[in-house]
Amino acid sequence: MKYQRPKGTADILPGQSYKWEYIENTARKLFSKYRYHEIRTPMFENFNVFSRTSGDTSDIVTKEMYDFNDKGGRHVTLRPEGTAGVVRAFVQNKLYGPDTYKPYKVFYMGPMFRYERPQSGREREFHQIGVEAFGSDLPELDVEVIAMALDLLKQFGIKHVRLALNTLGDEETRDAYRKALIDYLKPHYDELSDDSKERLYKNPLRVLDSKDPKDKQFVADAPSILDYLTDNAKQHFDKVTSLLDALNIDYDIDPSVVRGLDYYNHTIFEIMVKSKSLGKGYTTICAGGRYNELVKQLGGPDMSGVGFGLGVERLLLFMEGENIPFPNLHPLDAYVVGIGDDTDTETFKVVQALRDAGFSADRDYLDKKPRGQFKAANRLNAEYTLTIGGKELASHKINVKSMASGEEVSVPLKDVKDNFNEVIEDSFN
RNA sequence: GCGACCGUGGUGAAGUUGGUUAACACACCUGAUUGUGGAUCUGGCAUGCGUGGGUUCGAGUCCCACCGAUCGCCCCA
Repeated sequence: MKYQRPKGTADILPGQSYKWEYIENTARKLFSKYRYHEIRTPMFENFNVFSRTSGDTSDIVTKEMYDFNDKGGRHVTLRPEGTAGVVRAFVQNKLYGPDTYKPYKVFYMGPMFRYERPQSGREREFHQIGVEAFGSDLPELDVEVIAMALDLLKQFGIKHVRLALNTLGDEETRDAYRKALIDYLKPHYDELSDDSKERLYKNPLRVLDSKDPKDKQFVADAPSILDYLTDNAKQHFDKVTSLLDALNIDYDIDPSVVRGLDYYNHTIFEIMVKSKSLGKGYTTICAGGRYNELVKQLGGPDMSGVGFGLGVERLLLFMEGENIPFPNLHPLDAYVVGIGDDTDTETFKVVQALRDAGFSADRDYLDKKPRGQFKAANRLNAEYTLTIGGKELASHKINVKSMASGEEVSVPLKDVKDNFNEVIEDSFN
């Protein structure tokens, strides 16, 4: 093979792209109901946009970024996630100003890039659908975002999910907890995994979601951040949980949920599903939380945000694994068969008239014989096959055949062009 | 970054200790049926076995490198 697509990328072909279209359409419709509007930001940003916000020690920044110097010597990065770029745009365009209504609610969908080894549910170019809402510190907004994420999965026909919830509290909480965690883990330093040894001082919270059995034995009895919440942080979190209760949304409070990006605080959550298609155990397909420092970090005012990101490839893998059906968005209403060269023009006119009237219609472009044209109609799953031959042409008629029943009627050509719906109604219902 | 496994037509694949014409099936095209689909039968359909080297009289089969797929770990959506 001479040319192959780059490692970790995918060609999404028509046999698959209709599913993407369905997912994107469904998401758009839902976001509209919650009054979130689309924002489109560049696929690449200055390196600093991500390195500053995601955390200099995070794996995403240190080893997974597609960064390079452009011809002008600018250090740029293909975006590894959606939030930082949106926040940058929010700040640069002064959307925090009084001209915009708060909370300022946006959504995005598009490709993200991470230099990793591809495997199930993970590509180097992958896609996320996400939302961000700025300008409200109230826990009510956290709940809206969580409820909307769950609503979205519900729209896709996904029944059983696990909502894992945690809080990182405010700065004071985090400092106190960080200290407590280090104090707890320090005596076991030699017994920790190499990764965790390194993380202990840089970012001890990450030790909590280690899957290494060596670490897990200590994590189980580690102090819980919930015991270190300041009054404010606790109040915020309690409000979130009580609102979730009021909305009949099930959740598990899971202190091991810490998130891979450093900009979160207060509420964080992951929505997980269990499926053989995504390996054993639960896999996170959607995750998010509140970030109160990010806007300020990128040069904006002290304004908070909350959002989530949904992995489209993982969602798709899960839905396919669970045999959740995707609607056929592009059925073929009519295939027009022309018999004999002199019908060619009229055939084209009928096809265009039907398209003009809002039907999907197609015809032969390979000079096939009638039999071949019917085979094509059958293969394309046409609902109706219309036939024009010499006889029909002379009498200004056309044959209309229902492919499902095999029933065929002869009707005036004009009727088909002017009101195909009525022809179908009268002939087949 | 580490590990495992794999790479033959449009697809699913066979290919025996390396041996000369790369099975079989599906799909597709064609004809039986010069104006009618989903059934049956006719005939057709890989100048090449991911790419590049090497070993050999001879390589799809052995060796090396590279590229890519799949699946773990790490990490993450």
